[in-house]
Amino acid sequence: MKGNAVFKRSYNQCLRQLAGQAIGASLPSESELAQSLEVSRTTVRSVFASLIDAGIVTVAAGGRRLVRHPGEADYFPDLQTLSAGAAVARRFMEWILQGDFRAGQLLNAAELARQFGTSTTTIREHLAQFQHVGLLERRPNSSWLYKGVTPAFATEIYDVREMFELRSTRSFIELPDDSPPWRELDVIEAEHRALLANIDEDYRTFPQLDERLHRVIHETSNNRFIIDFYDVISTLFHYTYRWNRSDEKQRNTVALLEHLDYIEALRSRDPRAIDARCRKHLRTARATLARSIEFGPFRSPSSPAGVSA
Amino acid sequence: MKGNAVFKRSYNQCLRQLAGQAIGASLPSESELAQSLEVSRTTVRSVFASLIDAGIVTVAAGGRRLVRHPGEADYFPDLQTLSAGAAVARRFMEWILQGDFRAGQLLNAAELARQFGTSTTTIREHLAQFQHVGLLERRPNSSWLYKGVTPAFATEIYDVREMFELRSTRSFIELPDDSPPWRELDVIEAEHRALLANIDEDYRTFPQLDERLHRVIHETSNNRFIIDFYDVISTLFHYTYRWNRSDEKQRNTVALLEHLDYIEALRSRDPRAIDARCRKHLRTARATLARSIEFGPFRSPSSPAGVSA
DNA sequence: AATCTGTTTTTAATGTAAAAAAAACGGAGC
DNA sequence: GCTCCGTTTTTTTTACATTAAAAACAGATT
Repeated sequence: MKGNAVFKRSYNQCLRQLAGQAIGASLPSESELAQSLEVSRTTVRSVFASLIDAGIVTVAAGGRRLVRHPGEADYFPDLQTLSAGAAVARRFMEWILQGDFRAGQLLNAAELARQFGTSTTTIREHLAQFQHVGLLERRPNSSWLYKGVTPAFATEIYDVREMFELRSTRSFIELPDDSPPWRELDVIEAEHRALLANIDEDYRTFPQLDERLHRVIHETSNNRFIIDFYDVISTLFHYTYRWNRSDEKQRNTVALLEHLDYIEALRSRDPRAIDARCRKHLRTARATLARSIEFGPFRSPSSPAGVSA
Repeated sequence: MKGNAVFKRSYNQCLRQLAGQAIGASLPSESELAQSLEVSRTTVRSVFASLIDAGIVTVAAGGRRLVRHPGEADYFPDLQTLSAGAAVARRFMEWILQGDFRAGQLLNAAELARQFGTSTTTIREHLAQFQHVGLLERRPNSSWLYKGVTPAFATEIYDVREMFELRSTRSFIELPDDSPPWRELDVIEAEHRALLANIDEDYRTFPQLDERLHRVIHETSNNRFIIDFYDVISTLFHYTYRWNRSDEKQRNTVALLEHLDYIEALRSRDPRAIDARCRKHLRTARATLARSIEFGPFRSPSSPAGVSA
């Protein structure tokens, strides 16, 4: 009735840790591991029990010891390490990504539950979050309306993003040079230069760096609404990034250079310069999203999913 | 298993309509009434059935006819006309209002379900919306954290509100004089003047007028995020308004005058003037909220509700 | 005293079932 | 053709049950 995703995720994490240990090494205590995995000791205990069952660990005098290194087959599939709720959110975004829904389409919970292999309760509870992302509208005693990733959506989200990011830079430049966010900015800048030097191989790692830069700026706003909104943006980009892979290396290089300019402006602490560079970068990013939308999702060859219209 | 709040609400609405009719008047058709009450014909049918049961209506040749006027006792209590979900949201806000929760307190679903007289499913689904309002934080596999209506909260919400409202005025002044929002503004202004003339008796109706003015402005932004955020503000104010009733008439009069200045600035279409008046008004409103928070909720004489800490 | 682990108690996650409401169907009357 | 209304089918809402995970408790060992 309740998935055991927490257990499976912890089990996998534990296997990864053991993979790096020597045979015979002794394992950490239950509470220690619970803390490092950020789960309860109850979960750690079931993980240990399973590890012993699988013959990976024995309990000898003086504690548990590693018997053999885990193989590929010992891990749980990644898909099972998501809670039912998280899985629903992911699959919903992936359906959008693949163009399985059309803007204006009505979605019904029972059908989605069947398609996603969960219960309507889970669907209802977790689809609600996409109301705040602006992708769904719920009408009482009726179905959900999918509003679509449309050009209007891009405009609205970017208008707010620009307001929020410009505002955040203001609090950012108020902070002293040795505050954690500025330290983080130093690191981020260094990673930008490293990535630029290796752009041919590593250009695909850009999105993570992008996320880190913008997040560190937004977080200095100390405003829960601004930070929550960045979470929305971040989720959205995580998924839409894959829509348009043309010129990926080229686009990432441009963005990297814009980031460096933007960082330079931040260091100057000159609001005018910051606004200019920030706006310029966001304009580029907005255009990229707009083109992705135009380009559209990878329409799957199969017909649109069996969801009533 | 499912409350019949829709039915009860419709039944009451129908009674109100009948109260104004003459005995013997014929009722509208099922589909007609369904449309005007914005419910399904299925619900209308059960309403009609109950009306006949209650002896308020008979079915004669040529349609249903009113037999007697409904009395007070015929109506369902207002409280029962809210869906379980809406009731949870309302009671939650009222508990906050009464100071039953302290900032930083952990809330647990089972306990709240008992207190509110519903199931945990309903609690979980509807408490989620207060995450978006910034009042709750949910930690996976654990309880909810009530973050409190604190001075920080007021600052954060007003910072965003100001950005959004200033931005919205820009789209507002782009619209032609005869567009619906400007027409609505004319009406709102007239009502302001009417209320000012009658301030001694009617000062309590100010919040509705406030809501209408700010909403018509926000809505011209055509931005779902801005409009959603105004919904949050609006909900919050609806409840916090009652925290501090001192100087109510005085404060409302000041706000009315500020509104009129603000409207005048909008008519001038001069961005500088608009910003000044808008900022001034929002500063006043912000200070009012800040004072309400300081003043605090009406601490109920009973101990804080039985929710685990 | 502090940490470790075995056991018990609570609580959150989530599937299932039943009632309410919506939607669809279909015939009758105009 | 169109509206009206009785019936049937779907779908949403919500309570409840069950399992996973967390938290609390308690004895043991260092």
